[in-house]
Amino acid sequence: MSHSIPVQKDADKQMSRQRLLHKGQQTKAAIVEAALGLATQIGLEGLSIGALAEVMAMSKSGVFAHFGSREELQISVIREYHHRFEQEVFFPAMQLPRGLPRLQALFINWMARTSAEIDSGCLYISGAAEFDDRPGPVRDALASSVKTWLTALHRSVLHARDEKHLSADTDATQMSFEIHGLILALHYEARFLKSSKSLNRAKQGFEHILQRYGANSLKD
Amino acid sequence: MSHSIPVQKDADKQMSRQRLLHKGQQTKAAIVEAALGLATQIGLEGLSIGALAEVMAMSKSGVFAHFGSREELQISVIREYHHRFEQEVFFPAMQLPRGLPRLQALFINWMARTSAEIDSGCLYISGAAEFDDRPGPVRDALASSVKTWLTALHRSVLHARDEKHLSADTDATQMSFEIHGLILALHYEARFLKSSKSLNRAKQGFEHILQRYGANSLKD
DNA sequence: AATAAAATAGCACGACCGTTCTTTTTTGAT
DNA sequence: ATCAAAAAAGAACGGTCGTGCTATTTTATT
Repeated sequence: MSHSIPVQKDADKQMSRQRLLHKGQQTKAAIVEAALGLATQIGLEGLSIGALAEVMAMSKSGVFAHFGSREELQISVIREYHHRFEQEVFFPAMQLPRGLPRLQALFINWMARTSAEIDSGCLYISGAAEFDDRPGPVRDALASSVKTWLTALHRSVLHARDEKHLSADTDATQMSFEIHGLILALHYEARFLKSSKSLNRAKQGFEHILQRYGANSLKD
Repeated sequence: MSHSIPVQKDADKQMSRQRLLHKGQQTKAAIVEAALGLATQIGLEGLSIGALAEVMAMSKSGVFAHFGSREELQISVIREYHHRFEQEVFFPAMQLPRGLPRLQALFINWMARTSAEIDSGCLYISGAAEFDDRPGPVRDALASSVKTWLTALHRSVLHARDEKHLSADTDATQMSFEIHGLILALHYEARFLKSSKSLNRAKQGFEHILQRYGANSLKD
C-alpha cells in the first residue's frame, strides 16, 4: 500500500537530502575538528563528550546525536586524522619523482608533522599505546589507518630500490622498520622528554640509514 | 608539656614499628604488584582503585588507605616498574665487562623485556604517551625513571667508545637515540600491529648500528 | 507563510570515579 | 588475656561519564 508511490517520492527525498544535510554535516565537521584537537592532547580514550560539548558551546546530547556513540566519534576522529595525514605528508611527497626524492620527502614531511605535533600529539602513536590490547572497532580503524600509511612508506622504499637509488639487496621491510623507529624516537624524546635536539637526531639517523642502504654510499 | 617524655616513647615506637608495619607493607606490596599488572594492560590512567580492589578482593577504602591518593598509587607503580626494570635489564648487564659486551647485553635484555611485554605493555612507553602533556608528579616520576635508564644506556655507549670497541668519533647521544628508536619500533609493531617478525628486525637494526659505529666494521 | 524534517537542547538514568568519614576487625606487643 | 595501634570495611559525598528519552528550535523546501 505504501509501496505504490514512493518511487518518485524517494527521488525527491534524495535530491532534497543533498542540501538539507548541509548544516548538519557542517557542524559535524566542526565537532570532529574540535574532537581531533582534544584527542591529540589528551588521547582518544580521554576524549569525553562532555568536554567536547563545552568546547563547542553545545549541549552534550546535541554533540552526541551526530555520532550515536562514543566509539563512532572516536572513529570519525581517526578518519579525520588519516585525511590530514594524507594531505600533509603523503600527497605532497607523491608530487616528486619515484625513488629517493619521494622517499626523502615522505620522511621529511612525516618528521615535520611529528615535530609540529610536539605540542599536540600524534594520534597514531598515542592511539597505539592506548589501544594496543583493547580490541574493538576503534582499534581496528586505527590499525588499518596506520597500516595504510606504513604500506605506502614500504612501497616507496621498493620504488627507490627499483630505481637503483638503493642497493639491490635492500630489505625494504627492514629499512621501513628502522625509519619508523626514528620517528618514534623523535616523538618520544621531543614530546615526552622535552629534548630539543631530537629533530636533528632523527635527520642524522635517516642519513645513516640512507648510507647503509644507499647504492652510492660505498659502491661509487 | 607533651614534649617532655616522648624521647623514650619515640624509641619504643620506632622499634615496634619495624614489626608492626609488617602486615601493612606486605599487603601494600601485593597491591602494588596487582596495580602494576593492571597498569601495564590498561595504562596508568586507566588504573582505577575500584578495579584494583576487586582484583585484590578488598574494599576500595582498604586499598585507598595504603596510598592516600590515586597519584601516590600511580607513583608507587612507577617505582615498582623501575625496580623490576633495574633487576631484569640493568643489573644483569652490569655483570659483563665494560664496552661492547655490556652494551650488547643491555640491548638484548631491553629487547627481551619489551617483547616479553608484548602481552603486558611497557609502562615507559604507554606512560609517555599518556603523560606527555599532562604535568604533575606522576609525569615527573615517570620521566625521571626513564631518564635514569636512558642515561645508563648513554654511559654504556661512552664506555664502549672508551674501550675502543666503537670508533673514536662516535656520537654517543646519536647512537643512543637510534637504539631507542629500535626498541620503540619493536614495541609498536609487535604490540599494536601484531607483527611477529619485529624481534628479528630490531636485532638486525642493532647490528646495523653496531656496524655503523663499530671501530672494526670498516677500519679492520 | 506553512510545513515537515533535521538539528539541538533539556533532563534523567545508572554506573563508576576518587575521596572522606566512621566503624569494625585484625594485628602484635605486653 | 589485655589493649592500643594498625588495617580494613562500610557507607556516603559530589562529580563525570555515556546514553536514552522527550521537547524545542532551527533549517530548507514548497
